[in-house]
Amino acid sequence: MMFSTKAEYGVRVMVELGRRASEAPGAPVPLAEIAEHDQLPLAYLEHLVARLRRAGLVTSRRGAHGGYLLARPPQQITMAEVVEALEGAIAPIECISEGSDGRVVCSRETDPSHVCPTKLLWTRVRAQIVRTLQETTLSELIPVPTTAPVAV
Amino acid sequence: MMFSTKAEYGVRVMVELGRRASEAPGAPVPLAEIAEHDQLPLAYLEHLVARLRRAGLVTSRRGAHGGYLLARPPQQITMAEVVEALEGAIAPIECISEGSDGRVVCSRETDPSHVCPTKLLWTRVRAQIVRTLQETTLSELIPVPTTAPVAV
DNA sequence: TGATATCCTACCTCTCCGGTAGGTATTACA
DNA sequence: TGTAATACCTACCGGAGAGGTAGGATATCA
Repeated sequence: MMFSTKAEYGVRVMVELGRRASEAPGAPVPLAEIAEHDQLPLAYLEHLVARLRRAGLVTSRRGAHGGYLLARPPQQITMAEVVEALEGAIAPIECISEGSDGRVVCSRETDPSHVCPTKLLWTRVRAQIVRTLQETTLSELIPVPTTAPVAV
Repeated sequence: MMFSTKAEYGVRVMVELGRRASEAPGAPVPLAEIAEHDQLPLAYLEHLVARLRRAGLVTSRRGAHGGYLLARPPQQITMAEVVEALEGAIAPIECISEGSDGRVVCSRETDPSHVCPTKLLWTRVRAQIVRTLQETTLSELIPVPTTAPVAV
C-alpha cells in the first residue's frame, strides 16, 4: 500500500463537493453530510479538509448553513494538487525527492562521483505517478447526475 | 512516501548481485559484503533476501564460501517482480486491489449499483506504476564496470 | 573441527496512521 | 438577542507496522 486513507478520504470529499456543486451551485456543503454520505468519521475528515483548505483547494463558510465549497471549477483541479495537499510531497521512496530546481535527488548520493544505481528506477516510477495525477482532473471523477433523480 | 526501505534496500541488493555477477560470474556473494558495500544492516538484509529467495529471484549456497546468486540473468528480472516480492501486492491504496481475474476491485463497492467514483483515479495510478516496474529490468540498473578497475 | 555462511524465530522500539475529544469562534435564523 | 449549526483548533491515544536486533540452528568448505 502506498497512499494512506488521507488521500483516499480526501479525494472522496473533493468528489462529493464537486457532485454537490453541480446539483446546487454556490451552496456550501456541511462536512457532516459528506461524512454521512460516504460513511466516514466526521472528526477525521475535519483534519483532512483543513489541509485542502490550506492548500487553497476548497473554501469554507462558518456558522449555520455554512460548509465547504470547491475553490475552483473541477476542470481546473488536478489530482496531483489534491493528493499532494493531503499526503505531502510525492516521493515513491524516502531517499528520493525533487529539489527546488526540478532535479531529482537521492539523499544517499553524498559523493557526487558515486551515483545511485537505483535512482533511475525510482525517478521513472515517480514521474509516471506524478504525470497520471496531473493529467487526471477532479471533473473526470464526478459522477454524472442520474436523470430523473426525483420519483416519477 | 510510498514504498518502504524494504523495496529500497532489496533493489540495492539485487543490483549489487548483478554487478558482482558481471565481474565474477557464478561466484556466490556473501550478504555481509553487500551490507558492507552499501552500508546497510546485515541482519535486516537477511530478512529481505529471504523474501527474494522465496520468490525465486535469487538462489543461495550455504556454508563457507556460500552466498547469494541471481536466479536468472538480469535482463529477465523485472522490477515488478522484485518490488512485489519485497512489498507484497502493488496497490496504491488499501481499498484497491487486483482480483484473480485481473479486474481491479474496490473493497468499498459492496453494492454493485453504487460504483466508486475514485476507482478510476487509483486504477490509472496503479496501472502506470505496474507498467513502469514491469518495463524496467534489473540489467538497466546495473552500472557498467569502470574500465581499468585495477591500478595503473 | 573450526570458520564461514545461510536460515529461522523471536523480540523490541519508535513512529505515524487513523481516530477521538473538547473546546472556541463565527454565522444564520427565530 | 439567544440558540442552533457549523467551521476551526489543539491535544491526546491505541494499535499496527516499519526497521531493526539477538541468538541460535544448520549446512559447507578447508
